[in-house]
Amino acid sequence: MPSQPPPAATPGFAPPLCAIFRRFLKEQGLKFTTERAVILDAVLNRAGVFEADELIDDLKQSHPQHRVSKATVYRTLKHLIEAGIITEVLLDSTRAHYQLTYGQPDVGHLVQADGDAFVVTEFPTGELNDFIRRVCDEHGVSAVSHRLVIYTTRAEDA
Amino acid sequence: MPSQPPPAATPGFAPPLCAIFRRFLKEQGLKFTTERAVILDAVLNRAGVFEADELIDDLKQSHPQHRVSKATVYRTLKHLIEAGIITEVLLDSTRAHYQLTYGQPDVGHLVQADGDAFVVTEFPTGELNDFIRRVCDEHGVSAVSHRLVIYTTRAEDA
DNA sequence: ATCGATGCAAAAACTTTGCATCGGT
DNA sequence: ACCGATGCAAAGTTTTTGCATCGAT
Repeated sequence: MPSQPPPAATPGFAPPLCAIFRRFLKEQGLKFTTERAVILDAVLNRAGVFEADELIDDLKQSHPQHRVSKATVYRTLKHLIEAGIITEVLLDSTRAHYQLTYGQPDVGHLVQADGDAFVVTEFPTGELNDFIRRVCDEHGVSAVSHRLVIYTTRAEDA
Repeated sequence: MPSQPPPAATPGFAPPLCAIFRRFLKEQGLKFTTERAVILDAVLNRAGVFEADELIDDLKQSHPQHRVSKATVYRTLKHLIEAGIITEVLLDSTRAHYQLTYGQPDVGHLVQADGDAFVVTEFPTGELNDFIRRVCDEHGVSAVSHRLVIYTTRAEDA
C-alpha cells in the first residue's frame, strides 16, 4: 500500500529514482545509506517481477564488496513500497513478489505455472481504468492500486 | 490451480457440492471421510473470503464433537481447490485466503486495509471476459482463472 | 484386509525483530 | 553527538511433512 500515488508514466526513459528515494527518506526522517543505495540499484537492474531471495542473490554477485543482510533487504523493500517505487505483486501465497512500478504503465500478469516456478508475462491494463473507476464509484471508494492476474495453460492443454 | 474448470453459474441455488466432492475423491482414488465432510460443511457456511485459521475456528465451534486437526484442514483445502470447489484468493502475502467459487459468477475483490485485517467487498467481473480472452489470444494461452483485486481507500482520504 | 487418512509434533519456508554496534546527518 | 540503520541470530507465522495409528472401502 503506497503512501503516495505513483506519478504518470515516462516511457522509454528512466526517472531519477535514486533522487526520489532520497527525498522520500528525508521526508520521513530516515537515512540514505550505502545499503539502501545498493539495494535500489539491484532493483533497477531487475526486469519485471522478482522475489526477495532473487534480489539477495543479485546483491551477492553485483556488490560483493558490500554484503547486505537479508534483514536489511526486507526492511528496504518495505520502504521502497512506501515510497511508491515498487509494488508487491501477489502471484501465489508462498512468497511475496515485487516489481518496479514507479513511472511505469499499469500492467497485469499472465501466469503459467511451471512446476514450482512461474513464467510471468506482462500485459497493459490501461483499458481497465474506466471499469475500475466505475466499480470504485459504486462503492464510494477510490482505487489506490489494482492487480489483475490471469492464470493460464498453453492453449492446447485446455 | 484447479484441475477442472468450474462449471457454469447456478444463481440462487446451491449445487450438491458434497456429491461433487465425493465424485472427485472417488475419481482420484481418495476417500470421503468424516473430516472431509465436516470441513466442506464449514466451507459452505462461510460467506465470501476466508482464511485457514478462520475455518479451523469455525470447526471448533460448529463440530465440537469431531475435532479436526490443522493438518487435515490444510490437506483438505488443497483437495477442494483441485476439485474446483474453492479458489485461492490472494489478498496479501502473509497468508492465503480462500473462497467458494464452484458455480459462482466470477468476482473481483475490493480491499480496504483496516489495520492488519481487510474489509473485502466483491464485485462482478463478467464484463472483463472479452478483455481477458483477447489478452490470452494474443499470447497463445487459455485462461484457467483470473483474479482482480482493487486496493482502495475511502474516497475522502485520497 | 488394504491402503489412504488422521493427529500430533516436528520441520520447513519466509519474514520479522531484539540487541549491540556502526554510520549518516 | 545523536539517533536511525545494520548484521546476526533468534523468534514468529503460516503451511507442510514424517510417522504411528485409525478407518473407509
